[in-house]
Parts: sequence; structure tokens; C-alpha cells
Amino acid sequence: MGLSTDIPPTLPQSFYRRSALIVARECIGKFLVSRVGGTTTVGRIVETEAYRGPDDAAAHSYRGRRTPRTEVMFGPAGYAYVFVLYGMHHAFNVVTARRGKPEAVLIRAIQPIEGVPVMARRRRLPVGHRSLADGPGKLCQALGITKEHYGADLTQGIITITDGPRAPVVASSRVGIDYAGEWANKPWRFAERGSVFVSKVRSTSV
DNA sequence: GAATAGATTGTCT
DNA sequence: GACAATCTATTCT
Repeated sequence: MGLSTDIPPTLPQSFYRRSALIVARECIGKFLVSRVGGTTTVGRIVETEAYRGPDDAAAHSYRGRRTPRTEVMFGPAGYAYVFVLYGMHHAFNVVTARRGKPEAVLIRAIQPIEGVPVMARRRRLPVGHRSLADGPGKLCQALGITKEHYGADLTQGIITITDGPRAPVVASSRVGIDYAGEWANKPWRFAERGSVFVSKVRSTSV
């Protein structure tokens, strides 16, 4: 079956058709592949956050809020939920769970793997800069992901996620959702242990 | 290294 | 009309 042993298989829809909590954890170590603009850029996912639908005050789909923006989360798993943030940044999410359950996983940081010069150019940073994709807005810019990719099928097409070796994962609280009360403290942010490519909070002592 | 302010627009009240 | 699942430059220590 394998034409090449270099390229791991694209994750099937069944990977996404589970709880956001599980998918968020299992996404760590997988490869996010973008072919935007005909150029391939690849990053290894090192940080994610789970957003759990109607019960989660931090989720856009809290209380089942269903608008043109959140619509894709109510559909089947394995599609892209992209939204604009602070008027100038994009954030890329993977829709999880079954149809009708508006859950999603925010991809917060990737470790640049392939197409680094392209990522640097898109970020308008010199090659060798170390903050290419360590944040939700940054990775969208580096991979060329925009609103135009809202609703994209992640099991085929220009944005896909392929399997990768399992990595050690640590959980912590989510970022930038202080308004969500008790929900802000849930340990629903996942990161590869020890990765220097994660966003924000870095350990002060190493 | 840490803290702070400003950028800028789609989305919802 | 207010605010947001952020990023960057700037200021201070």
C-alpha cells in the first residue's frame, strides 16, 4: 500500500469524530500540511486547546449559539473552523465530535518542519527567526490559512493533517479566555512536553 | 524578562 | 457600539 514510507497517511474522519478533549490531546505530534498557493508547508502540532460546545462558556458555540460564523461546528467532524480575531488575525480549528455537537480544537502552535523559507516570507521575518508559528495567529499566517479556508475538508484538499509519532503531552489551562469564569481554569490546553515551539507561557527556569 | 498599550474589523447585543 | 480563543513594539527594570 505505501508508495513512500516518508509520508504518513492523512487522518481519516473517524479520527475527528470523537470528543474535542481526546482529539486535542491526540493532535499533539501530528503533522499539519498546507498546500495554500501551490506551495507545501508543514508543521508539527505542538499545542492545542479543546472547546467543548454548549456547556463551555469559553466556546463560541456556548449555549448552542448557531450563527453563520459557528455554523461549521454544528456539521460533521473533520472540517476547518477558521475565524478572524481582533480584526487582524486568523485562528484555525478542527471541528470534532458528531454532527450536531458543536465542538472544536484550536491549533495554537506548530513546529516548522517543511517550507520554512515560505513561512518566514509570509510572516515577513528573516529565515532563522524562532517565532514563526508559536501562536494561533502566527501559524495561520505562516501556513497561509485565511477565512477562505472556512469549512475546508481536512481529510482531503489543501489543508490536511497526517499521522505522526506519539509525543509526551502536558495539560494546562487555556489562554485568553478570562471572561469564561470557572471554565477558564479547565486544563484543556495540551502541549508537547518540553517543546520550545509552544506559544506564550514558557517556563522561566530550564 | 515583564508589563503595557495600540492595532483594526467581523460579529453580535 | 463593544468587544474579541492575538501580536507586536515599546518601555521599564
